[in-house]
Amino acid sequence: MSKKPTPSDRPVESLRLDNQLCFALYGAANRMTRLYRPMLDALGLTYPQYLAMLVLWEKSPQTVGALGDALDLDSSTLTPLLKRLEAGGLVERHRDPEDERRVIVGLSDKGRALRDQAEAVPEQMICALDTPMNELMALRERLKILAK
Amino acid sequence: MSKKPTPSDRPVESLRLDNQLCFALYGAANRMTRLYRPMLDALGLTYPQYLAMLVLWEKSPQTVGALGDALDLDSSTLTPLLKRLEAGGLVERHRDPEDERRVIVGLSDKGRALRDQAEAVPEQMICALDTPMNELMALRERLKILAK
DNA sequence: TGAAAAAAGATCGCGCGCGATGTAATCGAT
DNA sequence: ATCGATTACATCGCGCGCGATCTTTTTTCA
Repeated sequence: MSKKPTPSDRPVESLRLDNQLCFALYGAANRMTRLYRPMLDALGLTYPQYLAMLVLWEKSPQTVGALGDALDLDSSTLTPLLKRLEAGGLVERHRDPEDERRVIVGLSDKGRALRDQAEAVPEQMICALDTPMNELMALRERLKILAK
Repeated sequence: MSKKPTPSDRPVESLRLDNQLCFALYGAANRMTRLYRPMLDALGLTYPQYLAMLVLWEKSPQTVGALGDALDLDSSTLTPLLKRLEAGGLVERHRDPEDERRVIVGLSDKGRALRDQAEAVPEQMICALDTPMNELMALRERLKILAK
């Protein structure tokens, strides 16, 4: 009765397979953050802060909620992040007089000015990734499929 | 000289484009973690802990360094994570007598037993993702391209 | 109109990721 | 054999993500 190939002895293919997709996504996201870091350090931004600034550079006064919808993050993540951006002088936060529950976040002059420097980032990233553009775009499209 | 369309007025297409890929990756990774959470809660694991267990279920005694290579994480992340797994009774950690610098991590009986429950996770995930299998595999392959 | 429900943020706690640094063990070249 | 370099983990600090909970304001509707 010894040496029977119980489930505990197999590699368990289902676990290995699943492994691949979540692994790949997890690893790719971590690596992306690491790739961005040196460039963003030069701007004084973290990766999530950069993403928030991207949203604000497209449309400047926005509520915390709207930013959260765009970034798929909730206030427990955004509020501290925005406070740090405010402490760095990049954004301004104040309650909406129309509805005191809302907080409106807008770019400061410094925040707007930072965009000029940020424009160099995408090209540097594409260069650092060293992957054909069409490959990157195909990947992006497939990732959107997961975007519940 | 007013109303000249300076860079500060354009949407800045390069920023928008870049936006898409890093956004997509960032969002997909976050959503994946959220999707796994309820299933992993039932196992008493976090998502990174689950990934570490996947590696250990494939090969049990391993050094911290080998786990780090597999997960692309360093000891500053892994050591605390492994200590938590140890506190939960899922793994055992001890110095390698052959080389006292190394720490060997192995599954406990409880850790090995957990694999039986974990085997249900991949199928649940595929179901929860509600995306064709070939789509998921294509995505996985493309993500590997980014794997430095 | 007045009380309950809903909405919008803020706060708290925990577990990552990771850069920077520290410590102990091993290796290497003299 | 010794001493400097390297290796393998550990520790620390900070900034997320997010579930849970709280506060304040607005909305709903009986």
